Amino acid sequence: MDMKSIEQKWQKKWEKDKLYSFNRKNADKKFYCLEMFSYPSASKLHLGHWYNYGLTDSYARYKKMKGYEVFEPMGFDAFGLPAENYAIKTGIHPEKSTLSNIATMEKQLKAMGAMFDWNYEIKTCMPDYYKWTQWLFLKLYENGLAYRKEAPVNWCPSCNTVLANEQVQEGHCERCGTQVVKKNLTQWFFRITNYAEELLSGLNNLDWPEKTKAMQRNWIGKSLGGEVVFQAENGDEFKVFTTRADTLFGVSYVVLAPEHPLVKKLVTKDRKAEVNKYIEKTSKTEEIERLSTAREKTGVFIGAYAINPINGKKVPIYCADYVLYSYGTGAVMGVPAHDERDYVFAKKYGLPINVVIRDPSGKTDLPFCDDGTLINSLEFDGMPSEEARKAILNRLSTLSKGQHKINYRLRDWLVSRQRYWGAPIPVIHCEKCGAVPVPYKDLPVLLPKDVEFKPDGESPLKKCASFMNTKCPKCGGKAKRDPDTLDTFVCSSWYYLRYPDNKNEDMPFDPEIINRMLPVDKYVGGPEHACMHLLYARFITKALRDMGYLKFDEPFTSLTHQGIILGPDGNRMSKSKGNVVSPDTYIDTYGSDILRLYLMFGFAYTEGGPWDDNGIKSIAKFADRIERLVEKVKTYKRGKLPEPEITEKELLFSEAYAIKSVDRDMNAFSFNTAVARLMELVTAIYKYDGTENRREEYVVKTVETLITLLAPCAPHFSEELWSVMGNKKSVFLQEYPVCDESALVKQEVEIAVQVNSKMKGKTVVASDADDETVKAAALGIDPVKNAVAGKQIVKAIIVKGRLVNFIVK
RNA sequence: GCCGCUGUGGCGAAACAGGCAGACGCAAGGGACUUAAAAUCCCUCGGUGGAAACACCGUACCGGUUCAAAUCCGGUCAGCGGCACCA
Repeated sequence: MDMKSIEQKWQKKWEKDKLYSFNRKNADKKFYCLEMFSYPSASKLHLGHWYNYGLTDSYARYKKMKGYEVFEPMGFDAFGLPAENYAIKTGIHPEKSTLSNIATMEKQLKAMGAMFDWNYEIKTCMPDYYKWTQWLFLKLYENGLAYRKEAPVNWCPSCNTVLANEQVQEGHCERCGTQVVKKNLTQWFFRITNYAEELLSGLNNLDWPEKTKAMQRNWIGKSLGGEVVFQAENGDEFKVFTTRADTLFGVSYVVLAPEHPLVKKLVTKDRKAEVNKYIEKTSKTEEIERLSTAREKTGVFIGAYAINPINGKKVPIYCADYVLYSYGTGAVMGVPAHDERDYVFAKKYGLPINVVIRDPSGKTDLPFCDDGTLINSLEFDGMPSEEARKAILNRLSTLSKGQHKINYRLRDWLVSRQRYWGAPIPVIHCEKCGAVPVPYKDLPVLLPKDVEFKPDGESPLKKCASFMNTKCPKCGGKAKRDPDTLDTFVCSSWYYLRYPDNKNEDMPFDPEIINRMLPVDKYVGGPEHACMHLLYARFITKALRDMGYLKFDEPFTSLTHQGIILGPDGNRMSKSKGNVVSPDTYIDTYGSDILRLYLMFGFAYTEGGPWDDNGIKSIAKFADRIERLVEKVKTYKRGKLPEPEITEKELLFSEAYAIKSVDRDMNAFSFNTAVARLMELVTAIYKYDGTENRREEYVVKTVETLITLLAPCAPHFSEELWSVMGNKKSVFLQEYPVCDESALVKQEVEIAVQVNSKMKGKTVVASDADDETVKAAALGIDPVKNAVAGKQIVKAIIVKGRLVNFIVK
């Protein structure tokens, strides 16, 4: 079969017949199947796209045939750095390259033969989309969820922009790999931390991979503890956060982070020079070296002392860079006997080591960091750690010197970017009125096109006077626009809400429509977004829910991560490694359906693995085998089926088994086994067709079942076969075959026979045979006879239809 | 260091609920058809021993529960991914 021409033929026909158009009227039967939209890149679709989009499309087609009104949209995450960097290199405007890349990708995606309904396409870089991204920003601002503050932020000196915590990987920029430095900047943040608890607890009810949920839990990083108030001699108070209040009697010093404002206030005159030197040094070393956990702990005594509220003891105050200002209270208590870092620190600076927890195993090695029993802790002596944590915090609480406290590792989401190719932040800065949000009626704040975007550490927009200079919406005076653009993750945090109502000019989406269309029923994409996109999207959904726009709590009910197709050498495909495999040659040789089928059959979907084309030929052969069958069978007699004989019963069993298995496997993204079952069905049909008295009606019936089951996996090919069989309507309008359970009931079953739990052989019995009959049959075979000879059967375990196990002595 | 996942033939992988390990394929070997090749069809294919019937071993490793473990429990090792001075 000429795959190329049938692909084109059916794609045209499908488009003409609007076969895959989504009909919102049927939203009560909707199935929202979403693949993470793609970044428009200049290079052609690679195997990964095929694996993600092609196979998920097969899943969507399967759902369609199961009677759902499937919504499978596609769009482009079109803002972002690569287009801008490309522009810097070549001088080609990002809009131009992006739109042309999108055009190319659209063409290729269409050639894949997926069901995408392009009427619902979105491109995040278009004003009709980013207008609503800006709307989202303003709504968050209005509801206290967007705010501006000066803070030490992650700065990538190569990309010349700040990065969110999530975009920093092992201290390096996730985009370009450059070492990230700290910089103090005034930036916009989204208050994702408001939702920390719900983002955490909501995970429990999601049908998501455990791994991804664990990563989010980890990232949110809830820790139960307490705050303890220490008072300096001058009366200033500061809090420390601890999860080990039970060790409070063991405190021998406290530490403030170098950035902590009290450091400068409390430092004594004689220590000032040294402390300042230390602060300066750490702010520099931080930039270079603060990653290594093995790094030696350093710190400096600031000359002042603080009072431990539980026992009134005076302890020295240190300043040390192993305490992070951004976590907890930016201050910790030092308990060298029961914390590894504190132990190392105390040894180095000769601080006392007070043991206050006894190791239940009797050992006296230090530091001892597990729970134990309290000692040297006055009236708390003898308490187990867990109880003591509560008791001590309760005591502090009555003294107003502390309280129970929950801390999260999650930080607010920094969304300002000093880059050009993004959605402008819709805020105007007025000398009189401060930061003023752009009125809704003035949206979108258009991204100017004629801009010098060479990076120099400042936002490119800052140099565009026509953009920057504006009037304050409040007082009408001269004012400047915010020169930054939004993190592209803001664009992608809500796109799934726009798809079903993508042409709405009055609202980002009509809540009436969106509440019927969402949540997404199946979301498919890579696991690399676990702590970024997937977390942000959940946050935005919850925020919009609380503003009254949405009636659901989670955007993505069920999530599947596709595996990654590696290069033949087992490494991730990359141009630099020279191991990139293009799908094109396979499509030219075999056709897109064969490539799709091979990707289904050759890998476990969520695992992926190294590419190896050894088996693709066999898939082509498999298709030929089906084609030959159809060519032969198309003229066969059809119509009412004669009463089935034993051979027909076997055939019907194979058919029912295939239907049941393929149905279950497709639903579970277990494509490899689904294809295996189809292969078995083909073999069974061939076998039946080769029997002497085979009846044509049965062959036709099962071949049609086969084509229907195959259709989601090889859409063009199946459509062609379906029409060769003489059918006028599309196979995708065909109902999915229903398994006839009665055909699965066999007259006879083969059961395994064991003696003392060792396999001895097999025997065939009537499936409704009683236990005695089964035993007798099992004892009839030779290996069993031998094994049982001369021994006494103590017991026989019978699992109906499966096995019998004789226990002998 | 912490969290999560994975570990099954020469290879990709299956095993749905503790019940016949290796479905379905690839590769390999043998055969049929053919002047020959391709295509197609059939057979063998975890290991060891054996001519064979058959026996023993086998799901990373050690141990446990059970009539029965790839599957459940405890421990160890290896690989992958994530987090990492988070107090």
